[in-house]
Amino acid sequence: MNTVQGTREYLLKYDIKPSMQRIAIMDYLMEHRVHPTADEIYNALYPTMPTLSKTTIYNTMKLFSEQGAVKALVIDEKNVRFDIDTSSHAHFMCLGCGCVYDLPIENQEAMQLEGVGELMITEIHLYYKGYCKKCAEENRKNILL
Amino acid sequence: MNTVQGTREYLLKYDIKPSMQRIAIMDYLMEHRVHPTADEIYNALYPTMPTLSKTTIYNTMKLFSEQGAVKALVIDEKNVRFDIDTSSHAHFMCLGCGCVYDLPIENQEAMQLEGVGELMITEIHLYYKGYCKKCAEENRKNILL
DNA sequence: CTTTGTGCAAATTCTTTGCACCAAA
DNA sequence: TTTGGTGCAAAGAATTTGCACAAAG
Repeated sequence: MNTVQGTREYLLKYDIKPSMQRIAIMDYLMEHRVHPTADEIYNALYPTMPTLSKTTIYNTMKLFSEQGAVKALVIDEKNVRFDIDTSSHAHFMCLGCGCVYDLPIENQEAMQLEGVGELMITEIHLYYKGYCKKCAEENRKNILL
Repeated sequence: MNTVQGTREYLLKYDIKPSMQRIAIMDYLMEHRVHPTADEIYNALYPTMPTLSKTTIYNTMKLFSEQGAVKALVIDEKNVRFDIDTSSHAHFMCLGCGCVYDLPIENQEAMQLEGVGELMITEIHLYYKGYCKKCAEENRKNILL
């Protein structure tokens, strides 16, 4: 089956009416699992959809989040990122190039909190910051110069 | 010893020249461990320091972060928060009232990543979102109405 | 003096809102 | 024909920048 067909079904599963724009956006998220920002999604889709507006990206991401089809990622202080992988996993953000990777969580159960009966936990976020291999090497070079 | 005196020494420890503004801001952070935003710091200090500007808050927080005297907290998608507790601990943010609490980490060593030799990790952030006791109760009420 | 800190005003950037138009049921 | 989706233009909010003045050594 082609991607768009799978995307349509995925949207329906979350009670989201599959419009052209919504399919294109979700399709992009499914194929580019780099936790893009609204701006990155817009820039990627604009060439083939020149009538697309950023408002639609924001509207759509809000809808997707509310329906549980994507998760908003607050890591970067500049912009919110979006993740279609709604399963529990960690993230790594490179302070050099700004890219955000997925990381498997080793001890997932260790993250369960104890003694917080008072709190109603709905989301767990674990992320690491640092430098990816490439940026770490470039940093080293710059220091040597 | 009074707080301001301790604050001055704390700043010097991080190679930060203790100006009036910097002392006032650091002093506030030390006494109000609620991870305030720049705006909250400004509003708290403005009454007693009417010449204070938000630019100074931002300049100062940037300096403090660079010198390692505070940690920037990216949890809230609206604004960055600041934490003087630079030790490794988790945070909880209430989606109702927006408050951010500290949480002790149960299995701190469990957060160490394995198999990421390629990555240079400099920061670990763990946070939970949900509803605090008060907001959870109010939510329940609203649903019943 | 010379360096460093402060703060106003303006600029920038990300995101949201109001509103009109368009498309689908 | 009514509802919901799209997108322009403007508003809003958080943060940064340029610059001039003040303070400290």
